[in-house]
Amino acid sequence: MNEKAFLAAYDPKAFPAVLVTVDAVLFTFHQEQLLVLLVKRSNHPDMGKWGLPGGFIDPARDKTLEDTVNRKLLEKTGVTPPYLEQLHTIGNDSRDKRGWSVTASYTALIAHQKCAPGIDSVSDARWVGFDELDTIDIAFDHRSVISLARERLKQKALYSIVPAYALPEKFTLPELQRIHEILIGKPLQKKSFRRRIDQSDLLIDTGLKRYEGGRPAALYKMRARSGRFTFVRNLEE
Amino acid sequence: MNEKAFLAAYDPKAFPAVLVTVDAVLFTFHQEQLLVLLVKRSNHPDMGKWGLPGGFIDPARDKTLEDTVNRKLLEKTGVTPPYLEQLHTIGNDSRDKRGWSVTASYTALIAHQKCAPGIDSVSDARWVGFDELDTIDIAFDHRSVISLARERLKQKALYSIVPAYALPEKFTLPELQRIHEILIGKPLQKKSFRRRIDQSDLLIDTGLKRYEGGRPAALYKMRARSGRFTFVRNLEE
DNA sequence: CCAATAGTGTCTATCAGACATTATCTA
DNA sequence: TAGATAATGTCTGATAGACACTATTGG
Repeated sequence: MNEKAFLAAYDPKAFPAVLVTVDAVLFTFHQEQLLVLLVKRSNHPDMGKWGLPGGFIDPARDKTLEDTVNRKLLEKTGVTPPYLEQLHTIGNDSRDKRGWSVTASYTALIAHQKCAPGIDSVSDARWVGFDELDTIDIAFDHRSVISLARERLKQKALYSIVPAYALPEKFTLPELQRIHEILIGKPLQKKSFRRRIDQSDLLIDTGLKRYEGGRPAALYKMRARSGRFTFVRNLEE
Repeated sequence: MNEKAFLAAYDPKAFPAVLVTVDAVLFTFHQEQLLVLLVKRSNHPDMGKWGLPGGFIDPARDKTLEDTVNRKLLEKTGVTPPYLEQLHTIGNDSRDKRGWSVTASYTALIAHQKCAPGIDSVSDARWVGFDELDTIDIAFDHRSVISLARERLKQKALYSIVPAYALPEKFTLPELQRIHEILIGKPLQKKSFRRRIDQSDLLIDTGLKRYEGGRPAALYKMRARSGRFTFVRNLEE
C-alpha cells in the first residue's frame, strides 16, 4: 500500500483516546502583588472549583497549540498577552477522571490594566494573589502547575528581564526591581539591578517621568526581543 | 447531573481526534563525536525515512508520558537512560499528514557503551553523527526537534554538567571538557573548566586512573543529583 | 631523553553585593 | 526645610579567561 492509500484509509478514532488540553498560567503584577488568573469551572469534572484558563483544541479553528492558548486567553481577558512560553506538558492516567489526559501548559505575562477591564465583575474569572492561593479549592493538578510556573519565572528573574512583561508598557526601574524581588523572595541591591540593565541596553528611556512622592522616576519601555536576552551571571537567590 | 453520572456517560471518542505521540532525542558521545539515535520508519507516513524513536501512548501500559518514552527507548536500546528531560511539545495541523498532531519531545542522554551492544547491526536503529545529519532524509519535523534539543543541551553545557550523562559512568575531566567544547562550539580554558567543577563538589574521584599516552587522568563519577546543579555564572559562548 | 597528555599557579577582567552619598520631587 | 523616593560613587569579593608552568606517564 502506498502512502496515499494509507492516508485515505486512516481512521484516527481507531486509536485509544487520549484527552489533549492546553492550560495557561497568566501572571500579572498589581499593587505590589503577583497575581494569577483563575477561572471557575462550570462543567464536570471538578465543577465549581477554580482552575487555569484553558481547554480542548478545536481542530477546526486552531492551527497550532499556541492558537488554542491564545484563543482561550482572549475569551477570558479580551487581549493576547505579549509574553507566552511553553512551560511543561503533563500526561498520565490519573490527573483527569475522564481518562488518560495530556495537558500542554504555558506561562503568560500581561500588564494588569490592559486585560479585561471588567474582569473582577465577571464571576467566572478573577485575579488571585499568591498569598490567597492556599485558601482556594483548585481543580485537577493545577496547583502544582502554578507552582512550577512561578518557580520557572523566579529563575528567569535571576538571569533575564522577562518579568517586565507583567508590567504596563511603560514602567520604572524601581517597579521592575519590585517584581523581581517578589519573585526571588528577597530584596535586591538597587545599584546591581540598575547596572546590569543600563549596561545591557535592554530598555529604552521614553524621556517621560512618573511623579509620585519623591524624586520622579524615569519611564522605560522594553526594546524588541529584550525578553530573549539572558545575563551571563545570575543574581543571588 | 452529578459528577459520577457525568463520568459514566462520558465518551472520549466524541471529541475531535488529535494524535498524541512522544519522541526522544537520545544523545551520546563517542570518539570525539556527538551522536543522536535515529530509527528507520517501517510504516506510513514517511515510511523509509529516518526519525526519532517514539510513538503513540499505550494507555493500557503507560501510566505517564515518561513511561511511554522510556518504553520506546528500551525497545530500541535495551536500557533506560540516566538522564531524561522534557524538551518541548509541538502541536499543529500540518506536521503529520494523518491530521492534527501533538508530540511531546524529550532530551535523553546515555553512555555509548551501555546501550544496545548490537545497535549498529540492527538495521532499523543507528547512531548518527551531527555532521552526517544534513545528508539524511528526516521524517516529519524531527530535524528541527533535534536542532532544538542540541541548542538546549548547549545552553546546559554553559551552566551545568548535564552533558556528563552522555559519558560512561566513570570518566575523566578532559573527556567531559571535550563534550562541552563540542556542544558550545569553541575550545574552553582547561583551568576555568576544572576550577568550577573542583569548587562545586559535583564529581567523586574514584581513585582510579585512565592510562593512555601521557600523564594518567583521574576517573570521576557523578555525585547523585549533580545533574540538577547550576552554576551562577555561565561560561562564554 | 622526548612527546604527549593531565593538572596547577597566578594575573587580569568583569560584574554582583554592600552601602554611603547625592539628586529631585511634594508638602 | 523635611521627608520621600530615585539615582550614583566607590569599594570589595567571587569567579571566568589567559597563559605559562609543572607533573606523570610511555617509548
